[in-house]
Amino acid sequence: MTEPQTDRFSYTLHATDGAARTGAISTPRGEIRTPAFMPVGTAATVKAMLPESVAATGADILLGNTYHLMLRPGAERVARLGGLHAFMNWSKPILTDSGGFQVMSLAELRKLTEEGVAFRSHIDGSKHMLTPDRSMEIQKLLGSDIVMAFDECPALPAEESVVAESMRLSMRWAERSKAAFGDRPGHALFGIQQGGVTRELREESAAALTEIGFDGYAIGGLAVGEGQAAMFGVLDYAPGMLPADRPRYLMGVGKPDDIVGAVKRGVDMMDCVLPSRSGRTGQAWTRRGQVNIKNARHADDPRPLDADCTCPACSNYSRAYLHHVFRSGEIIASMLLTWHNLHYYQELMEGMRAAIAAGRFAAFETEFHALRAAGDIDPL
RNA sequence: GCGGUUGUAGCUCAGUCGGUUAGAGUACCGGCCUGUCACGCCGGGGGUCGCGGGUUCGAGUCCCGUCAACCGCG
Repeated sequence: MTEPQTDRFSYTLHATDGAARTGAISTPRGEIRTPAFMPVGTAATVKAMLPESVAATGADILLGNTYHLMLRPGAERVARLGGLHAFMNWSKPILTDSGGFQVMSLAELRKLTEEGVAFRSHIDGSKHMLTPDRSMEIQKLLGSDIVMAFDECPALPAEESVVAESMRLSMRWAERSKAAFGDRPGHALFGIQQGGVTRELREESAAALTEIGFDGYAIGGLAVGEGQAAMFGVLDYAPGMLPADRPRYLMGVGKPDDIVGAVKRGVDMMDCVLPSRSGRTGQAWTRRGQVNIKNARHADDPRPLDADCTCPACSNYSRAYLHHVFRSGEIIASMLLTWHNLHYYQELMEGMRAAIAAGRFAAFETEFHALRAAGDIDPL
């Protein structure tokens, strides 16, 4: 399939099935099939993977991080070196997080004001200031295709008044982000809805963002401690509050069943460190459930991780080998399991896209859960 | 043969002046990971303190004997 070349950013909805949607985002750097899963490449690399391998798993787009890259190697340096795409050898689209989340979750001694956030680097303690304007500037220097508005993300559970105040600050920052972003054909700016698990606050946030007007809309502030039931509770209404003709991006989610549940409720894009991080810590995600490859029961198992999987780890190596290299701390262990996990995640997305296009998402979901519930990840 | 050093968890070791239920790292068994400080984090099982005797209210710790390993001297 040839990717439609365009010098503009646009979203086309191809089909819906219930609330679930499938479509495509066109960008000058290529098409993003939705629902899309974006592997996380925080520090200009998807850890343990070559960019061409990430592409081989079926990823159309990566996520990069303003916070990490501004601290090291520095946005201006990346710009001098030709931008993030050239720097990290990834020619497809890149979405960059704005830094707001990391400032709150990683930085020390942060001071939040109307202007922005002053904080100390987790790397060397140096002082920095991140504002909507600076975040937009950094993401422009990086050459990001999809720029995220600068926001604040409170951890849940939190007092509703705290969540409300935080959300309203994020909405003011969203307006400033939009002004600072300006007019950049071919590049997109996404606003981020906040409001915790309170419907009225989500409504207020969605209205504020829609008023400002963005190329896409993210649902932020979820998967931060509220649990799946509460998250799905919000997703039952939040996507519907956002413009239907723009992509909807659920930030930071999630486990396979979180993703299926989110797509079912109308989400088009997601990112999560889970497949890559789990890959480095011994947990494989498969259609039959999760496997901790470090467990002793795999030591003599000649079978592949998942006989139905076509990734390199499953095609060429046994569970016994994966177990061995993990136990031995060999780098290939992280490489193979990360590859498998990313492959599985992309296959899951492809399966959902096809199911939605065919109007059989419900059947897809039933089969997805049945296979996992069977619990026969270790059939003898 | 003589002298010395060391024997504590599978492994490498800590253990104060003799004083609660002998600890650590690692290994082993398992769990966790959600807009990545992360080849990480958390938990668990595991010891007749070489062996025998003695002193003491009480010994991993002090004394005697013995066995083993290592070093040195013959």
